[in-house]
Amino acid sequence: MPLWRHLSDTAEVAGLLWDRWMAPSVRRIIADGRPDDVARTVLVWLAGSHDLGKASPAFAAQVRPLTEPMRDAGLPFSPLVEHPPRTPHAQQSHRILRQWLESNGFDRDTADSWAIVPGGHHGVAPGRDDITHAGVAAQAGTGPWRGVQQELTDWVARNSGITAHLDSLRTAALAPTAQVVITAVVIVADWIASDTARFPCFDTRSTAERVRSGWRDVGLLPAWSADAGAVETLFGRRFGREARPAQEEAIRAAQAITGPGLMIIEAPMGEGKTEAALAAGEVLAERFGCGGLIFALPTMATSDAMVDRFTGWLRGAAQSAQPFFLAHSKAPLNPTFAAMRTLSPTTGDGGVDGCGAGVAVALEWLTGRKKGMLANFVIGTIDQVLYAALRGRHVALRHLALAGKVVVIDEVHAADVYMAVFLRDVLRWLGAYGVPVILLSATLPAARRQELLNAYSTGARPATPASPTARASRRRRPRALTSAGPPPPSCDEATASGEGLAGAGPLPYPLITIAGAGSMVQVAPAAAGLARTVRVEFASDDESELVDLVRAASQGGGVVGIIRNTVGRAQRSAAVLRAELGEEVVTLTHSRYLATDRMRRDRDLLAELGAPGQARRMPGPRIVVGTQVLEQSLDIDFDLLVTDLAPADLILQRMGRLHRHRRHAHERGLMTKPRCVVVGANWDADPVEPDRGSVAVYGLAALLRAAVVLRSDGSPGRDIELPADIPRLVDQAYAAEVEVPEAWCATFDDAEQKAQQESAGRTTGAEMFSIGKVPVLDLFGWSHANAGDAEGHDGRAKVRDGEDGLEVLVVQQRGDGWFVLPWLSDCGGAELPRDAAPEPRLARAVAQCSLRLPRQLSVWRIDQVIGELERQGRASWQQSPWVRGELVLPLSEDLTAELAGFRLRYSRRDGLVVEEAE
DNA sequence: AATAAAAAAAAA
Ligand SMILES: [Fe+3]
Ligand SMILES: [Fe+3]
Repeated sequence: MPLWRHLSDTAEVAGLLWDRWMAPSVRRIIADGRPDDVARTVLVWLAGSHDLGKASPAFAAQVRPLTEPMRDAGLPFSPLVEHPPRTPHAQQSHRILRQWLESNGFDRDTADSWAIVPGGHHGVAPGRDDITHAGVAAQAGTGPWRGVQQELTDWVARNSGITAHLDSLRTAALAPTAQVVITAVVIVADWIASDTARFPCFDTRSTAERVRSGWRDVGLLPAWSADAGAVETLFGRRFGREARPAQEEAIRAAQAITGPGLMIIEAPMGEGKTEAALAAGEVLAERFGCGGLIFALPTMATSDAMVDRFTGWLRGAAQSAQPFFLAHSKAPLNPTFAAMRTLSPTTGDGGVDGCGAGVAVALEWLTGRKKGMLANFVIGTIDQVLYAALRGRHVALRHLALAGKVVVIDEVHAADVYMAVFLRDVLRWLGAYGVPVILLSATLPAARRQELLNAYSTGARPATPASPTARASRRRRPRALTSAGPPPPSCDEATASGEGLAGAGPLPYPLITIAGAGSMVQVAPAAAGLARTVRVEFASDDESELVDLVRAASQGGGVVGIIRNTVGRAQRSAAVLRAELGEEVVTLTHSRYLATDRMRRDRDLLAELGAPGQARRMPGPRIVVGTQVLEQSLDIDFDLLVTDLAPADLILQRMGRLHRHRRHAHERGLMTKPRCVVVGANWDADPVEPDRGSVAVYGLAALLRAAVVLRSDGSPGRDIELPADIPRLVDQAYAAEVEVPEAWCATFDDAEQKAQQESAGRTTGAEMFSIGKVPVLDLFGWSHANAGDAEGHDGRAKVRDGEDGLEVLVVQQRGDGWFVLPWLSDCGGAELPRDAAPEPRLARAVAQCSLRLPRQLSVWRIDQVIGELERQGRASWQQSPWVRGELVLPLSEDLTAELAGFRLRYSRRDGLVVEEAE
């Protein structure tokens, strides 16, 4: 394709992206204070300049036959430029544009702030030395080449209309935020224009015409235009019921805030955080011109579970079909999302446009991780948001994806120290972009909360709302705002200060904190959930005592929850309790089940032990034994909780399962008072000795801290008020200094030091890959650090650390045939082809049988395990996108297998059990 | 000798 044509295509497409696709909030970032028409011209100009570097002998020499006409036209190819190392043409573009700007009187730094856009159009920002390097100039060619470059650059500038604005560009460098976002839009324009099916090489149509038809064919839809209407009635209109206090306050805060800001909603499960975020997000989107919303959750399962609720809201929140993307690695397995692909906003019977509702559609062009995130509405794992802070190729695209939306992140408390680094840096950038962010969380330790606020406000600058009047709230707040003293000093960040609740002492819970540019406000909505007093006891780690306890407590019926810290402990307890109290009474759950079985278990538990109205409890005693899977996002209700000693916030999280729902007292049998028995430690020892496995999982320090805070005076029991006591206990457990008994000091100090080292190590590890603060001047070297893609295995950068687990797909082997496990509802028991890839329906059934192997297999003997499984693998499976690259574990007819010297046994009741083989 | 849960993948 002639270069001039590709450049003008890309420029025109960029213009269309501005006109017909981009959210006002993105235009505002690109404008960087300049008038809109200038900003659009800038974008078109830089898009048109992106491949200037292709007009160089180094690039042109790549396709030998094509060089002949150029030679004939007098363009020399010296041997030097015909041989590697070749300068990437993006860097050549940068050099050419820089030189052109300098010749127009720009100083070097200012010139670079513009030229770095073409320089980064392949997804990696150049390093400063890359452009200045003598080789770049050498490979630009001589004499006639320079003339061609000059002419082409002039031509692009003239066509775009930037020539008239050069004087104003010369005096103000482009802000780094605009550098990133413009680069991303240029990349999008380039990808669109590089599709030769839509933008053919040979074309008799005018540029305008071919671009118009190419654009239509790509089928992108405009950004969402939020129209929340009267905020007083918004919640009822969207969700068909009355708002709970936290929801009302969130909406009110969104309406009152003077500029884009960060809202942290801390509330227990059941206060309606999700709907609060959607409603508040809609208000924020309208006020600040955001063109979509992304809802990020900690797991793929919770993401999947969000889809229906989200699309239900979206139908009311938009008046036309809206691009939607499900962003996680198993999204293709989600049937709802798969069905959206068959809907087309424009065509025939699948056409959904014109029905006046915000139907979610999956657009053809918005597929794959990098492009999909650009859809107006996204549900995904938190990882997908954190990738915006991970250095790597095309990170600018992830910024563009977030820049045009309201960003909601759920269960923020669950992010560990490693993820926290990326979260901090994402917030810094989102603050700088003026992207409204809503974080949903259980109580955060004060320092954590402050770190999040500081990160956002470091980037934030005073901003103006899109709508002329920020309608101030006239209604009375439920609790007067009190002015706080100066917030705690923090390392190197700017500090968000303002009106906080409670200068000293613990904060209320639920709590909403809103920080804008330089100001901070806190509100304490009334809790909708039940307040209750939990009796906390500490008991020995003895299975027979456990049996007695459970038997006595449950003899009048009711539900006992037992949360263990390791799978082994959970499996053992379940076995003992089954033997003593009866098979059907006991349910076991943990993560070592097939994905499909695990989903089924969660669903069954919810149907039996969930909120009244959605669930039906059976009479008689019920015992649920599980690991940490019982701790998170499963809205079930226990009458008595037995838990292993765990970090204090997690214990409190677990305690939240006690007497959570309103129900008749008689359903709880004898367990009419919420009671929590903490086991998993030798309480008589001094210092307390937690179970070995628990120490391995959480570290000794966190467990000792929890023991101190929960058992303050060493007494055998105490009361905890839920939720009122939670902030105080969490703050205590995570305070810099904790007071421990004299006899503990040596052990405790030791453990603390180890924990700090570990945490520092993980933080340092994350910092290596994280993009850091918003630079003041330019993006040189910005996305570097690790070449290659951000995501992925193999020593590459990641947003989660820790050991890599090993996941396998389980099938059943009979004779030498492979079969889908018999109990699957779809294709159960079907034979899998030996010499061909399984057809999609079969492959999908197999893909649902994924199983994470325990560490004995996935860490200690990983090479042996992979080796043995690969040997049994079937090569033909590589042709199916559903199962390609996956390891397959065939179980015998009785669901057992030998693997790497271990004996594996699977049952739907117990999950995977691994024993040393004799 | 032995320890949770969780995520993860193509550009022009
Ligand atoms: Fe290029
Ligand atoms: Fe290009």
